[in-house]
Amino acid sequence: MEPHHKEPGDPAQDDPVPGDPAPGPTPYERAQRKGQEALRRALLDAASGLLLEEGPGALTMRRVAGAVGCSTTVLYTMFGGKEGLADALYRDGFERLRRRLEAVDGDPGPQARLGALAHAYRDSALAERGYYGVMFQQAIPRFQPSPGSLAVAGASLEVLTQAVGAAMAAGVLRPGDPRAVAEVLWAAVHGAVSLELAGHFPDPGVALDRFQTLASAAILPFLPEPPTQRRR
Amino acid sequence: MEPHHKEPGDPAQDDPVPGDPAPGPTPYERAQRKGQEALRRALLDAASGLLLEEGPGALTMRRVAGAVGCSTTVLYTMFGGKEGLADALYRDGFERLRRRLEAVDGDPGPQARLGALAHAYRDSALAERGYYGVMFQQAIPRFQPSPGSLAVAGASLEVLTQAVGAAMAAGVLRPGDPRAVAEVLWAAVHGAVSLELAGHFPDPGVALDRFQTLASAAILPFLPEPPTQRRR
DNA sequence: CCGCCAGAATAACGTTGTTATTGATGGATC
DNA sequence: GATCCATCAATAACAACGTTATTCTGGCGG
Repeated sequence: MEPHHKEPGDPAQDDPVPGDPAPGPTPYERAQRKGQEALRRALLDAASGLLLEEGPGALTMRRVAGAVGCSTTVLYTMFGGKEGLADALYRDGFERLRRRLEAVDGDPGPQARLGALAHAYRDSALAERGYYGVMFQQAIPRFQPSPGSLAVAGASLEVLTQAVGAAMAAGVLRPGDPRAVAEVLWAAVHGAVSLELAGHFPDPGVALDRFQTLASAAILPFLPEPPTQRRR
Repeated sequence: MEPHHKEPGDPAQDDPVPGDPAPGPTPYERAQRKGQEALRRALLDAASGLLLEEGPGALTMRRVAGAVGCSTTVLYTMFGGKEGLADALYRDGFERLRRRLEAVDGDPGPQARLGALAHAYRDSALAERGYYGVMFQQAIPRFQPSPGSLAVAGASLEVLTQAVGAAMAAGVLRPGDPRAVAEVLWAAVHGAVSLELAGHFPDPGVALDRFQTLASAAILPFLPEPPTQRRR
């Protein structure tokens, strides 16, 4: 008796005819889904606008519904609740991050590209604080990303992983697991940005310095010819 | 006509007799304050229990008041609102962190002490997730720490700064600004812990590996005799 | 002993997420 | 083509939340 809201990768789990082979979605379903997808996009755009302009605190079911001119019932049939809406925004936020990272060109070589990706990460977080709050701080009280959304989030780091792989292929980094290196770099830039956004580096110059210092340090263990690596 | 709630370092800003010299708090006020301070401690303990056992979502004015057996009015006269309560918990959380960091002994030398402090930071975050949510994620929707509380938070890192200073004095680290080095180390361990708590490192072994790798890397730029430091 | 007042209990208000109820709309069936 | 039915949306309600206006109480000065 659970209110079955539409899930993206869940095609017709309750088909009306049990013995039907069900060869994909009916054209009717396809048309209907098109409309639903447009509606979904409109709802997500409205929520995104609220999130970017007024922050996560303004993300209210009534306000989102009012922004698109419908009732809150639509939000519940579409997303199943505020957690579902937050989950969609979570995915959307990592999608935005991925696009920003992909927009970084790798002209000046693999090493400079890693630095540029790091700065793109910081710029993204500073520019879209609302999304950052949904993605990393739990700005929506009861929300925690579903495992699938967590996987989507990790996939957004694929561009960083590939850049690390390219750097390894170019001999700029020592051969190894690109994913592991990318995760360490991610943690480094994320930590610096997180403390900056939390207000612990009020001076932007200081924040940038800490960011660059840490980002530069994070790749040191992966450079070739490790110079007198010490145990701690 | 703002509701003047009690602030810790604000002794009697509205003295009843304007022409009075007011040589400190009256004994009556002192006794009353003693009672108020005990009440404040009880309220904070109740809030802390809710926070640690059920998470920030259970931090409700009514629940906190119910846990100590009083009405919500007491919370408003004491803290001025939920933001004030969150601010007190914020300070309390950094106080707890400071105590945990001070509990690490520096027997095996300054360098091992830095590693032990890093692990203590991680252990603290993993053990008291509720406080971590209040301190770094904004788990309480409308709350943002006051400048004074931010300063208290930074002061909790003093133990790390002093450990860095000791390492510099011992020649383990290159001479420099201990505070800057401590902030970089803080950002490193915080980033790894933040991603772990967000669920991006589901395997605890992987999480520990990323943490150690990044923590070790973060001090590399500050070691003496920088080996072929490269620009990025 | 009376009057007074700081502070707490009670109950209310507005807002939030959520849902039960009702109403409309559009294809399926005879 | 008319009727039935299923699905979705609008309305309004409910519970819980933060907050506050109102009422009550308990201890002090006169």
